[in-house]
Amino acid sequence: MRKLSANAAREPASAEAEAYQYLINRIRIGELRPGTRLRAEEIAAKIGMSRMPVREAFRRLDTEGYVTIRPNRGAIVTDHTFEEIQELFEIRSVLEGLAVRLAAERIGPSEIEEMHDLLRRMRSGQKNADDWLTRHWAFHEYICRLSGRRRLVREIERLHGVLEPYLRLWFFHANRPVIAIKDHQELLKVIEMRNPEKAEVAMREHVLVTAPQIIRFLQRQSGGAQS
Amino acid sequence: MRKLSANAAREPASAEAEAYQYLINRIRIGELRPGTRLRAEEIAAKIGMSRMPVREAFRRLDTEGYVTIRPNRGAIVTDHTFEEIQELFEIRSVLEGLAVRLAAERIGPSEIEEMHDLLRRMRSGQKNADDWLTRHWAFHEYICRLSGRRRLVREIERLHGVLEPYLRLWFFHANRPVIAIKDHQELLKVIEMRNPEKAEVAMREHVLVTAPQIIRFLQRQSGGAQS
DNA sequence: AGTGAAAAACTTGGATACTTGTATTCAAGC
DNA sequence: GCTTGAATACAAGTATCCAAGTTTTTCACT
Repeated sequence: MRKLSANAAREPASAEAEAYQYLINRIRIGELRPGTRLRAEEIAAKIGMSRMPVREAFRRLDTEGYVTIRPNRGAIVTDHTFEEIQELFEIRSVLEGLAVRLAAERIGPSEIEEMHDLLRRMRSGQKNADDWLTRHWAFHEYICRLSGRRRLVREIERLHGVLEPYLRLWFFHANRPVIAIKDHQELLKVIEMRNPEKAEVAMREHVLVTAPQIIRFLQRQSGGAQS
Repeated sequence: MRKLSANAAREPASAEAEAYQYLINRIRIGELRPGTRLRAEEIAAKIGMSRMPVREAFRRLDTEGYVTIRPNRGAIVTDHTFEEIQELFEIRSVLEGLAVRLAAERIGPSEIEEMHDLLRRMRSGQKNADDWLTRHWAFHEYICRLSGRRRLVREIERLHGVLEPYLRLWFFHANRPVIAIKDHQELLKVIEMRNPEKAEVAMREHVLVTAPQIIRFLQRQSGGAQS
């Protein structure tokens, strides 16, 4: 019965994996805000398992940066300082820079066509923040994957995931897509040139331009106090 | 009684932390070789605790790249493919590049003096591989810290830790220090110029030169088969 | 009424018990 | 003699239980 439903909605391999997915989804979509306390027992009850796998999920989320475990005082959704957010953008910028540099050497006409396609889809999904973020990430992810570096993609994905809640808050509030589309078009124009160095520089700048804007926004949000 | 012994040999905050330290130390010094099976119960017995905290340590080590958890089949010390090792060097090169770029803007005469000091200590510890690796990392770590970016330093530290066993194998076998010292001297000469862009380029190259050498060495070791 | 200590209530961390899945062994068939 | 399959042994995953630490409440005293 179990094995026969291979085409059904994939059920998680383990309870720990289920808890991990449950939590990471809710953190990334912003349902669990930074600073929220995570009581293992409560979550375990909600998804029908014991505390143990939830705790293990906490541990993984902690090392990935989504959650902060305070010894003997439980876990909270990580509330990053502005400095940390700045750093995360800086790190992402060099890693995505590396990814395009490697990608630029490998792309052909079909890959360029696909990138244009993803950009078009981005443009058409300007209505709500969720759609836009999904398509925006699809564009970036596609480019990163072209580098052919699995590990690198994984690291970038992780960083992006941690930043996503903040990006979402910003997009939801400021509705930036129009200008952002232009920025991506220019980026793509450089990538098309297939010049690794130029592509790298362009990507770095592209990733970094949003950082100060988001941080300023978050600072205003919190009244200038700590994030 | 517990709180009073603050100056005594720091005992780990939790059993999980102890298990983590125990494992990471043994992996990094090469006592636990890639591919070694890690039985939770066995390790738990050895350091006097139950399986649970050990399992949690596995989880953390897995996301950090030291250990690989295979569902229902236990944990092993990660046996990285050559491609992964290449990637790890590439990632480290851009991150350390970012670190020196930021550091170059902040250093003064005293920091430069300290770097020369660390380099001198490196030179004097050429006898055994352990010492050399420790001092080599001290040099790199000092530069990274000058960037003033905590998170960045943490990520670089992690990558370095994962690569350390392979670096150790290589050093132990090939005894490269003499040429490596020269390479570091040249790197330092560029950093002294306090030109962020040049420092970044130099560091990137510096980190990347060792990658193909180590990989070729590992390939010979394993008879050209997979790592 | 406000402050502070003590205790109760709650939460986390760790150990043990139990269930489920994987590896090994041995026998039967090809 | 090698492959295949069932039985058994073993290890991993999860649940429950107990101990230790933290937060909150209560109550006495200033």
